[in-house]
Amino acid sequence: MVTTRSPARDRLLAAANELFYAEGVHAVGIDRVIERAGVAKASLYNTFGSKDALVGEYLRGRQQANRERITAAVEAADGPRARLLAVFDAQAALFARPGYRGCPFVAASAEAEPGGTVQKVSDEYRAWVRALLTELARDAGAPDPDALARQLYLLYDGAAIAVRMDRDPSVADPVRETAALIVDAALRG
Amino acid sequence: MVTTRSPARDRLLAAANELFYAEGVHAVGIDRVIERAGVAKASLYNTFGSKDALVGEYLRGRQQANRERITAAVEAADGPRARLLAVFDAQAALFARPGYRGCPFVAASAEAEPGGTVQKVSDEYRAWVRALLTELARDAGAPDPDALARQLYLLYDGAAIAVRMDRDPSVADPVRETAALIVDAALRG
DNA sequence: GCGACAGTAGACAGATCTGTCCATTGCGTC
DNA sequence: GACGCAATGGACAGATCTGTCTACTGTCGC
Repeated sequence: MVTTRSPARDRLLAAANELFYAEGVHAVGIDRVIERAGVAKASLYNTFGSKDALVGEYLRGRQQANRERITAAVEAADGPRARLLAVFDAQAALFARPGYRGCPFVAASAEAEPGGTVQKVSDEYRAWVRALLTELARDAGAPDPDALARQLYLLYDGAAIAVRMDRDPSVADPVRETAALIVDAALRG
Repeated sequence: MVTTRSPARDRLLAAANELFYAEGVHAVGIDRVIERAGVAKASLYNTFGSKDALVGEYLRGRQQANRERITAAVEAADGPRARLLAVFDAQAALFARPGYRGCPFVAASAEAEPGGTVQKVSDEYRAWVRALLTELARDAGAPDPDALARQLYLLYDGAAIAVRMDRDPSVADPVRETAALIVDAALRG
């Protein structure tokens, strides 16, 4: 066994990633997913066990990709202030991608029941972002890193919603300006 | 006819308002709505014609209520700067209500198909809020009222999402602080 | 009393969804 | 060539959802 890497699983995840994100978790049935993946229904249930588990893996994949994207942007930035703002640069780059439709966790949560898999994975991601912002705020010398992180997170959320609801990715520029304004006000005071 | 005011219609709207908001449009079936309203299924279809139309009326009611709440807060405020910030006071008051679960338009849009009734009503509401913020920004003497309105709208959206996703209404305070920061920076420059 | 009418209760049709099951097929390993 | 195993294709069960339709009932103006 040279790690066959089960292409069925990969194709299912790719199909779920595209369809669930573009049309919503509820609106896309299992049949659509397996058709797009070119896979039998039994393969889906053998691999993941349930639709809910597939949704969870889809969101975990999104989370992982987002973390890597943001981390890379932060590490590429020079200096503590730039590292803090790099989170918004990463977000702006995301907005510019064709087919971006807002935060997948917000979208999935709107359809999910409280306490379920979706909420769990979403909470994980949100806690990670917030902890990262807090850490970067502390590194930048903010007097109250928690408060600054919270303000920046409001902006981060607002940007994702604006893109989704208004279907207008041009919001990225005001976002970065506002982020800089908030950061500089916190570092000054 | 002394305007019987068809109580069936009112009870249906009240039931839809509670259930759709608390659990989501997709998750709540027609049967749940008519059961809560204490009304026959035929009454629903005679009155509204379809579930989609009922959802539209539910959102229109939310829109109307929000407009009135915000308008009242703005009119009660003294001076142009306070009027601009009053929008966020109204939002904070909303957050403090028990059972608040974030913006109903964001929630409904996440489940709806593009171009449908939900998107239409949501777009109406968002355009109204943005126009209001722009007008208030102009009255306050902002050099670029559009830009200030856009920044404030980012904050407004972020606050609604944070409350929904983190289930934490205490975000209202940072929101108001940040709003004041943004407004003062714009009026100063 | 009576007709008009709004509303009720619930069966029913038709679609769609998740999840199960089974017989079959293709492929790599010995 | 034979075996094991993952994957296939599709029928099927069972639930649920929207929307229709019929027969019945209570009320109000005349």
